[in-house]
Amino acid sequence: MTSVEGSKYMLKKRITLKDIARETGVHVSTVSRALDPVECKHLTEEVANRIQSAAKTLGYRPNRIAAGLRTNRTMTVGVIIPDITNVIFPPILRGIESVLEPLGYASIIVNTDSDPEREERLIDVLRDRGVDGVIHAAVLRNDPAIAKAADDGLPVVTLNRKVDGSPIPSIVNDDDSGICQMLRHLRDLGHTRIAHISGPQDLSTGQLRLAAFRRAADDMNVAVNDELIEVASRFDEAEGARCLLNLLAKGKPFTAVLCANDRLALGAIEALRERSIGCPGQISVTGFNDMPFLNLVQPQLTTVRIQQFGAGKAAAGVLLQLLNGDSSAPRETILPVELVVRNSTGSAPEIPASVLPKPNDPAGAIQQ
Amino acid sequence: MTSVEGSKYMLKKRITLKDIARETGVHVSTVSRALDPVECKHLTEEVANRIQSAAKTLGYRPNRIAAGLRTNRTMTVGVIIPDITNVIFPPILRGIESVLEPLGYASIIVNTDSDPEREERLIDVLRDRGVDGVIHAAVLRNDPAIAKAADDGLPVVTLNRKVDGSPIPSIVNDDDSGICQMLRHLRDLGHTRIAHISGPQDLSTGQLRLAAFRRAADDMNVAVNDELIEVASRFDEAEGARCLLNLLAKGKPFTAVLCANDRLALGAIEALRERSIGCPGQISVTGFNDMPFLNLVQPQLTTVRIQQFGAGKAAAGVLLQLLNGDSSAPRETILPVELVVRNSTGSAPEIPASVLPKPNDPAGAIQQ
DNA sequence: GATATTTAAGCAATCGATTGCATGAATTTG
DNA sequence: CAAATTCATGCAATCGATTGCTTAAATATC
Repeated sequence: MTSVEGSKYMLKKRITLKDIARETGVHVSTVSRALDPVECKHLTEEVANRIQSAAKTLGYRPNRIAAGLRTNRTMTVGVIIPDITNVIFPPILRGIESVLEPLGYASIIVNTDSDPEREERLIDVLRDRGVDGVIHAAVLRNDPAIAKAADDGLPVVTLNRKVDGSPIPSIVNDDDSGICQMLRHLRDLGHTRIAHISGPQDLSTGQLRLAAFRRAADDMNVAVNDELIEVASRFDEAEGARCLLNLLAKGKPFTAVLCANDRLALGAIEALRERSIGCPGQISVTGFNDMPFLNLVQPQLTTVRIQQFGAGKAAAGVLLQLLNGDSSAPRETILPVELVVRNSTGSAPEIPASVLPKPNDPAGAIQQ
Repeated sequence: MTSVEGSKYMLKKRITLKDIARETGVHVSTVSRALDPVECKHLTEEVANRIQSAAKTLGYRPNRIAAGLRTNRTMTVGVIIPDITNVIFPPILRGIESVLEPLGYASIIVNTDSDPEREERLIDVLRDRGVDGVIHAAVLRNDPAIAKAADDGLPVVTLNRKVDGSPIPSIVNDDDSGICQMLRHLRDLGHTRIAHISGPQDLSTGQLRLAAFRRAADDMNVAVNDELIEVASRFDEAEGARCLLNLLAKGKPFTAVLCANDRLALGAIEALRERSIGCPGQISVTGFNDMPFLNLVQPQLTTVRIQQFGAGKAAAGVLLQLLNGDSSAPRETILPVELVVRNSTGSAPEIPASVLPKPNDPAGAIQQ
């Protein structure tokens, strides 16, 4: 026994094609063919069987690194997301996996933290590793790095956002329809003064949903008052609360707040609770996304359910088409969304809460 | 222009060492050395600089696949988890990434869904891809597949559980101390009749925390009544609710329920709310893990905060030691936990709720 | 100043699988 | 039955980087 064999982490020798060739007395190329489901049809059945059973008994496992070097296909895709700890991404990843894993693909997931420099570096990391394609679920409205990679010929699919003026296929949820359905729901409950807490405008969903809100309100003849639109600087609870307090401070009456996502809505509800303003009694609040655990918080949030798993599946499907050189891959896939009515929305009250006297302002706000 | 060049997804030709060699008039091996921070010291400074700048201007990016084939190191690690959509895993992954990514490692994450067959297959997938090591955060108490892989010489670190009688290094949170601190907290509030909703006994955390509960109760002279222990068959809200109702149905008095994780606790609280039993007024409830968004549900859950990011970091650190052949890697790392007191726990009431008349049982339960 | 030593750079094998082409045997065809 | 065709298999180059060994030049030593 040599000292090397005694090393603690000495991997057991892997079986290679060469080993099988030696064992069966044929050439490695014949072994390679015998183990390829297509090529093996060109071999004598007896030889193919002999090789296959030898491979099995020896415990052969193909070395994908070696195959990848030769074929220039690694059977690996890169998945770029802002942050895996954001609850909307894990289901997307499972959706991607559900399509690609059965076909022998693995994915390398990287988190950009929405930092363009980091993203650029990570794209290089993925390319160094020879990924066959990339699914890009970042959120910034423009990112030159991925467009450049696509330009270089790397197959790319974007998820939840489009890159303007680029031929990169995209998968998006129908935000437009979701906002529209939600606004209709509120109007049907009698609300006419509807505020909006929008997401950051440098994020595609932030911008898209604000634009959708304006458009939907216009279509439905709901008056949009710019004073009733607050723009959050992050998609989180603290910003939701801050924006809601800003809305109240303006003294403009409103009976409902349509928020650009669930976390903003949860923050808004929290702020209402602290001010002892009833939800949905005095002000209705709505979210967007239908994130997990929403059923646990009171009041349960009325929201728009978007497809996460489904979006991942769709993105993987389109990427596969690109990988197979199928030029009929759709440029844009729009997934339907679903209104989920729970109990954070109710009929509009006669008198908007925002004009009632506030606890710390006995004179009350002046209604314009 | 040939037809091949016209193909839609023709990758731009990659720059290789050979290209740089041709450009600079040296041999590829010299180029290879010039670009290796250690080896380049053996070269004339002038030559090294010339090659390095040529590499930069040509936009050279090393092909890790080729390097991996030759060196048998892919700079890739496998991470095996039950399910990425379980909120405790994403922070662990970020913790792993925080250590490995700066060193040039990438990770391939696979979800087992706690299915041993799937796990076995996925371990093979990782090995086929030549991962340098594996971090195994599965939850089943015994899994032969990973032990076998470790036996074959693959560097493995387990996270959140130990494999009995195996030399595989493990990272665990101090469940024992967490349960103990929690029990002390309840006792300090005056609780003496404390129920336990345990997790599934085929999962390591389920078993560990139940054992810890018995031991802690023993140490603290809190009487443990087996009738006040319910074993959930899954770690979810529905099971938490079911177990709590079972406890109530037994008619044994108790004023607090220590649950083996947050989701069981949330389910228990939900069940109490439906029965109009006050929490913490009549029954205190505690969780374990401190998952995200707990601050949004009322009452806010008293729980034990475990390190997730930290556990990932620690696991990656130990794996690195293994990869570098450092034999001083700790066999076991136990991370400290922290009691987080919120408002689902309060002083023990005089009369346990479980012996008060139930709404649907006016006669009341008989106290034994 | 001749030999020994250090140093820089080139040579070529190697990792394991794939694949176009060559070869020789078996089969078909005229 | 000879020529043509088909077919199964072998041969060898290839993918791109790494690395032990060799060579040749430069420097040091006696």
